[in-house]
Amino acid sequence: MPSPLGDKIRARRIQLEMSLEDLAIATGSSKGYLWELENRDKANPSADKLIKIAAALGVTTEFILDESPEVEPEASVLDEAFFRRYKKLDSKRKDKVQKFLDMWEDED
Amino acid sequence: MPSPLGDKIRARRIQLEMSLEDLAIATGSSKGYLWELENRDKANPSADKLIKIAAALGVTTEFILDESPEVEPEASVLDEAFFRRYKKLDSKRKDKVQKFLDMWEDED
DNA sequence: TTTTTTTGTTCGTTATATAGTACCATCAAT
DNA sequence: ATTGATGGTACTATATAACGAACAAAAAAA
Repeated sequence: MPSPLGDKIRARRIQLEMSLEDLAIATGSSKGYLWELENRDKANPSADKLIKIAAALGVTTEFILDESPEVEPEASVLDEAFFRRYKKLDSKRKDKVQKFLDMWEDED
Repeated sequence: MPSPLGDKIRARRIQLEMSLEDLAIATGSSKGYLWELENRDKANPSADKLIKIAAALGVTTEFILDESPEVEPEASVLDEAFFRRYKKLDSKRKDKVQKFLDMWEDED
């Protein structure tokens, strides 16, 4: 009896071709616990774990917490997650990223 | 030493003119615990509590969890402009950009 | 003022989130 | 076939989220 929260974590993890151990390392958790989150019906992680898992999976915490069982994060959700990371970059790195966009937009 | 999470909860609660007990009732928690969330420096509520508190306060969980300091408006405008361009990229190029973020975030 | 009610604070206890270890299964390489 | 990785499952121990009840401040009523 997996929870929608667990289904989303597993689906996204597999989509990124990560093992439980990969995710455990990326999020500073034990893989045993991550397995429980994905497969046990009472999944109730702490804010701290939630934030780290969402970051490692490149999705928003909102997406993971949402009760509706859509396992495929719609593109907009992924974009928002990216944007939150982007905003934290220093300006030099932001410029680097923008250079890529300039280049790509010139291609077509 | 209140956490940003605690500050947001308290600010919003007072804005709605709710007492700790009001919020405790609305969210099915003890007011003692809610006080800890607002005033203790290590605030780490569970997903369950998070969802209920956000609902009672009429905000998103994302808002409560977001720890990033508010950015100055001038920069945010530029970021939004970038984001509009980013969203138009195909997924392969989006992945490429994200790889850079992965790398940079690992550096520090 | 004095009393009563409301709101906030503290703390010992309990429930449970999470780590840690060890156990199975699969598969690749020897 | 056997060994050694690798990924998943299960179980026990421990740290801590969360409660409940009592105490303190403040506010409001009297």
